[in-house]
Amino acid sequence: MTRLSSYFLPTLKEAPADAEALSHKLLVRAGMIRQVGSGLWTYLPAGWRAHRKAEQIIREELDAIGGQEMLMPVLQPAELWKTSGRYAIEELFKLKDRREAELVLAMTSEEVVTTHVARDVRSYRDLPLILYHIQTKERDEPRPRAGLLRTREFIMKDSYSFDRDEEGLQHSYDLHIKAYDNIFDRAGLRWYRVESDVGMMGGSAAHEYMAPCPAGENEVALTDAGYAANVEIASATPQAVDGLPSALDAPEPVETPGATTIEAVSNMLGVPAGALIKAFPVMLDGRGPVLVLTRGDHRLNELKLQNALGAAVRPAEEGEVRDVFSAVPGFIGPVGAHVEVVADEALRGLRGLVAGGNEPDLHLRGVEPGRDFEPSWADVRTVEAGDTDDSGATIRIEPAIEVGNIFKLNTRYTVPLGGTYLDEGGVEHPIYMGCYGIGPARIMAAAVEQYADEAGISWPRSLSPYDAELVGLGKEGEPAREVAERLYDDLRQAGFDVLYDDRDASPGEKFADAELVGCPLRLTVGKKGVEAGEVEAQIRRGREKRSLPLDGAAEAAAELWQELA
RNA sequence: CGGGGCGUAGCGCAGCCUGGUUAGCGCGCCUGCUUUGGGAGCAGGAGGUCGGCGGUUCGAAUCCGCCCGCCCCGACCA
Repeated sequence: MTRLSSYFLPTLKEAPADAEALSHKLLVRAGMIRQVGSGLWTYLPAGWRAHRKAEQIIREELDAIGGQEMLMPVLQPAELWKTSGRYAIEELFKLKDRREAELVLAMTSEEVVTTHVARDVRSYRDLPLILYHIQTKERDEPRPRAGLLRTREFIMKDSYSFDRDEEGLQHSYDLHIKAYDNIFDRAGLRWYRVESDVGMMGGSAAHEYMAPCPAGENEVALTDAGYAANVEIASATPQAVDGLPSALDAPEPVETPGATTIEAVSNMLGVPAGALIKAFPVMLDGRGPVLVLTRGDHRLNELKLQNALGAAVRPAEEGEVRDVFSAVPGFIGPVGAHVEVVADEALRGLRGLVAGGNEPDLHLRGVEPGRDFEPSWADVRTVEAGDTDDSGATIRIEPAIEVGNIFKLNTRYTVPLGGTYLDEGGVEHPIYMGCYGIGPARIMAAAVEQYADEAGISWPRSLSPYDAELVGLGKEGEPAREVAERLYDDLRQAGFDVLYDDRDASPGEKFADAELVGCPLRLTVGKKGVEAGEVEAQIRRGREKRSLPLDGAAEAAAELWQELA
C-alpha cells in the first residue's frame, strides 16, 4: 500500500541553495535523499527503492555469470591492510577499539576476500570462483561533491574473481564485461566502456564504464569508429602544426628577453605555439632528473608520463632546475642538456622548432630532435578534441560519470596474503585475481542526469521507485475517487508497483509532484475522464498524453508500459 | 592541501556596512470555511539558542578574535 497521503516523500519547490549538480538538486527536491553531513546521505523511502532496483539488476546479472553473493564486514583489522601494503592510503579511515586494537573501515574488500580464499582454497579443483557482495564502503574523500556523485560513505557492489592462471583471469574478466554490458543496458543508461589506467598498484588491464553527462567528473575520448578511452590514458594522432617555420642547418640563437612562457615566445618570434618545444624539468622517484618535452601547444599528461617512465614523477623545484639541470627557469631546453631527455611522440620528425637556450633571455630556432639532441620517445601528452584515432576518425571529449570499473589484479593480493593452490602435479601456484566494482548510487545519479527535463526526474522504468503514479482528482467521497481506488486495486492486481496520490491537494500540485518524482507512467482519474469513460495516461519521458478506456484501464496501462524505455 | 563563498524558522532569502524596544518577507506547516484538470482563495495561528565560544559596549544578528559546519574551483581520488 503506497498512498501519498501517508508516505514519507517530502518534495520541495526549491532546491537547497548549495546544490549545483542537476541530480543533486532533483533527488533532494523529489524527496529521494537528504544530506546528513558532507558526503553523507540518507536515502528516503522512494530513493531507497530506486537504489534497490539498481542493486537487483546488478545481483541478477552477477548471478547469471556464476557470481556468488556473500557479505563481508566494513570494520576490518588493520593488520590485513598492512600485509597488503594498503594501510598508508590517505582515504582509508583508521580507528582503534577500546583495547587500542587498530581497525580500518573498508574502502573495498580485496584483503578480506583474499584471506578467505587463501584459507579455504587449496586445489585447482576449487577454482575458478567469482565472489561478490553489495556492501557499504567508507572513504575519507578530500572533497565530497555533487550529491550522490562523490560521497564518503556509499554502497558498492564489489566482485572478485579467482583463477588458476592468466587465461582463467581473462575468462572471468570477459564474463564481467558481459554482465556489466547487460547491467548498464538494463539500467537504461547511455554508457561507454573505456580503457583506463591500471594504476601504480599492479594489474595488467582495466576498463571503466562511463555514463556521459555534464556533471561527470571524468573525461572520455571517443570516436565514431569506436575508440573509447579515459582521457587520463588516451592516445591519438595529433593535429599537424600550421605554419611551422622552415628548417635550418643548425640551431641558431635568438634573443627573447623576458619571454618565459609559450605565449610570449610565440608572439615575440611570430611562430605558432606548436612550433615550440615545451620542456618540463621533473624529478623521477629513484632515477633522478629527466627533462620531458612536448609540443608547445600540447599539455603534458602526468599519468601517462608516470606510466611511461614506470616511476612516480614530481616537478623539479626552482633550485633543482638551476643546480641539477644547470638551466634557467623559463629558458630551459634540450639542446646541450646534461640530463636524460624524454620527448613526446608528437615531436618526432618535426624540424624548425624553437626551444629554450638554457641561458637567460635566449631561445634557439631551427631545432630538430634526433639531430640536435637524442631523446628517448614516449607518448606523454593529453589528447585533444580534433585529434584522430588509428582509423582516422576524429576524437571528441565528453564529461562522464564513472559507474563501474573492472580490473585485472593478477597476483597483487594473492601473493602477500598467501592465496595459492596446488595444480594437478602437486605444484603450488599463486591464484590470479580480478576485481570489479559498480556504484548503484552513481547509476541512479547518472540516470537522473541523462534523462531529467525542466519538470523533474524521468526514470528509466527499470530504476523507477514505482512503475506508475496514479493521480486521483477530486475530493474524497466523490465518484472519481472511488474509480481511482478501484483502478489502484486493479493495477496492483496487474503486478504494478503503484504510487497512489490520494492527497487532498490541488490538481496542479499533484501533477507537478508526479513529474518531479519521475515515474515513467502517470495515470489520472478525474471527473471529466470518468464521465467520458476514460483514464488519462501520461508518458513521463516526452510528457505525451494518451487516453485509455476506463474499462480495462489496468490492462491497457500494462500494454502501454511495455512500450516504455 | 591551495583559492573563493556561505551559515538568520522546514526551504529560499532580507536585515549586518552605519550596534538601540516584541528579528522580518515569500513558500511550506496548523485550524476553519470556500475551491478541485496544472503548484487555489479568505480568515486566524504555530514556529527562530540569528552556527558555537570568547571579547568590545550601558546595549551585539550587526563590531573584533578564535573555533565549527557546509558549498564551489583546483590539487587529490592507490
